Amino acid sequence: MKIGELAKRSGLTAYTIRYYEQIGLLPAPDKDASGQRDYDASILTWIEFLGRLKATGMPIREMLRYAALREKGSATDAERRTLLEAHRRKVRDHVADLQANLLVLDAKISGYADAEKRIETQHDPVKRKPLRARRPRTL
Amino acid sequence: MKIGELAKRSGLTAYTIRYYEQIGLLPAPDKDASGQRDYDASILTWIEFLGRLKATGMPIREMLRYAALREKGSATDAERRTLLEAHRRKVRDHVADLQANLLVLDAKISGYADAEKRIETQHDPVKRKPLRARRPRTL
DNA sequence: CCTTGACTTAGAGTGCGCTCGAACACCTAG
DNA sequence: CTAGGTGTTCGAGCGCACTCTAAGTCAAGG
Repeated sequence: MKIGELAKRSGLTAYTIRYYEQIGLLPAPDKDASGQRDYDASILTWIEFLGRLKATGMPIREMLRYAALREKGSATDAERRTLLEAHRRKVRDHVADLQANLLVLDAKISGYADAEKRIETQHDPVKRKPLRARRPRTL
Repeated sequence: MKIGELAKRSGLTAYTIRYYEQIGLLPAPDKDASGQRDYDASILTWIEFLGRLKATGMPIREMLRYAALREKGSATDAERRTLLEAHRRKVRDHVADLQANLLVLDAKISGYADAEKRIETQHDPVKRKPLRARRPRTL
């Protein structure tokens, strides 16, 4: 498969694929007679995994370390596992942090909701502003 | 309080505080006779809230929209609430995504653990096709 | 008085992760 | 034969969020 198709199938752009190859995140594929990259479908699995590392906030430098270990073969399995476990810990911590902040956000939003309610019922309870009628303004 | 103390108390650097003021994220404080910023302690509450927005991945541009609404007073409460609700939805989605990826990560780590076990118990290890050597660009 | 250290400004530099421009090569359809 | 589309390389540029430099001001302590 050529780079354009891999781009479509992987969700990366051709630019990004070449960039990843350049930095060593993707293995250099075989080239055809006219020098064009010819990818094996199996690369998609690796790209998908990289996507998960990225989605969980792993910086490229660390993915690179993982990629380098992977290229050295199964002798590095233990080290790779350690790396992933460390990453997992960070992700879990991050999730916990996000959840804590969500609670504060909930409280803040409730505060706005309460204030709104007070205003609605304060002077003119009959003529309520319908909650669904509001639209955000263009900024 | 001067900028140095605010930096210590808020956890931001003085550079960042000036930068935030410059872009409109922090209100311009009063200046003393010699032109130095004189902060009210109440700014800490705002900085802390900004920190939560940042920690939950809100880009500065959006914080700026919130800050602008805040400066306009309580007439913008409904809009601010809408903004925060939209953000909360994004954060929740992101957390769900992270958790899904954590499950995959768990599976991957278990895979390494299993492989390790197989080797330890002297069963045939998975034979991998060696990956080709390549020259990564230094990052 | 003089030094030290915290402050001021405008603007330049950094690190990350892409993203694109330029100029050229190659294949396929009309 | 030629135009269009896809590919190639190298290096520059971009958007974000800071981070720091340079050159200067100012107040307090020794």
